Amino acid sequence: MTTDLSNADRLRAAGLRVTQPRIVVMDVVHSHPHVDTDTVFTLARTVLPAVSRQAIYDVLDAVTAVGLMRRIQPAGHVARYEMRVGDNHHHVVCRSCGLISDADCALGEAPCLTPSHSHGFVVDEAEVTFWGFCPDCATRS
Amino acid sequence: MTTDLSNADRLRAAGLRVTQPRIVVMDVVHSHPHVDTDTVFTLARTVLPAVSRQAIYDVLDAVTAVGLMRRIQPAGHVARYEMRVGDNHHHVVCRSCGLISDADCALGEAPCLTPSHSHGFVVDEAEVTFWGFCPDCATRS
DNA sequence: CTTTTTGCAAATGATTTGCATTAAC
DNA sequence: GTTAATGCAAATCATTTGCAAAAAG
Repeated sequence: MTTDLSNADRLRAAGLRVTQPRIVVMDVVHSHPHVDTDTVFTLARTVLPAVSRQAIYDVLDAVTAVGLMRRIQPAGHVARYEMRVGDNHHHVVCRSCGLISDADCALGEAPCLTPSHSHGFVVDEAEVTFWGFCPDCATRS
Repeated sequence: MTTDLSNADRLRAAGLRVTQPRIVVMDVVHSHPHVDTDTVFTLARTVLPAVSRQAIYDVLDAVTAVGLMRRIQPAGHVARYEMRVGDNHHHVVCRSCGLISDADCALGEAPCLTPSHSHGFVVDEAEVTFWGFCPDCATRS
């Protein structure tokens, strides 16, 4: 469980200014895990009718840059965001609609964190994506 | 080792017509693993000055669709292609320049192939991406 | 008041689409 | 001869950029 800090506190702790758009965007992403940018925009507007699409992009970038949020961008789909929970969980992505679900890895420890041949690369993260079809799209096909 | 078929044979076997652009593109991708579309275009033009960029896109799509090639598109980077080798190898991607290297997984068997919670998804593939910096970009930073 | 964020508009850039022409089979 | 591939041009569309106005500290 993450410590129970307010979004404002989290922003301050990260050295970012506290603004309404940031608070609202963080709320939206927190209550709607794996939202895409457009949905964040729409939902944020229901609370803050004045926010611009660019403000949303800026907020998402800034908040992601300091690690308070995580950006997920499966190939061929738009970027989606989730509040960082710190654990190293992975994602199941629907090939058809792009829907994302969380997936804890079958193996307890972060598996295959080190590629056997890294070709001189300095590797700092292993990302696992499971591809398939979500219940809705699987039925429809 | 892949069986020693010509690209023309491979195309025919896949039920695709044999055309010069397809042969050339397959040659280029074979000799330059992990090329991006633009490079394929440039290299193909040195052999076939008349090919259009759209032909390249069409060829890559068609050849990828029948499984003769594999498309890799790391978040925030342009799509790259490699000839499918059949084995389930993964990739190391440079965050800075997008360079891709192959990586055999540390664990012999395809690891964490099944997410423990698939939320009703029909999963058919596990993709592992290692993120980091390539030798060049790591030095430069 | 100084610096960061936001808003607005226009630009970018990879990829797609529609349609006529050409080349495989 | 049919059908599938290509060429060409224009369209898409998420995201970025540049700059002026507004808000945070």
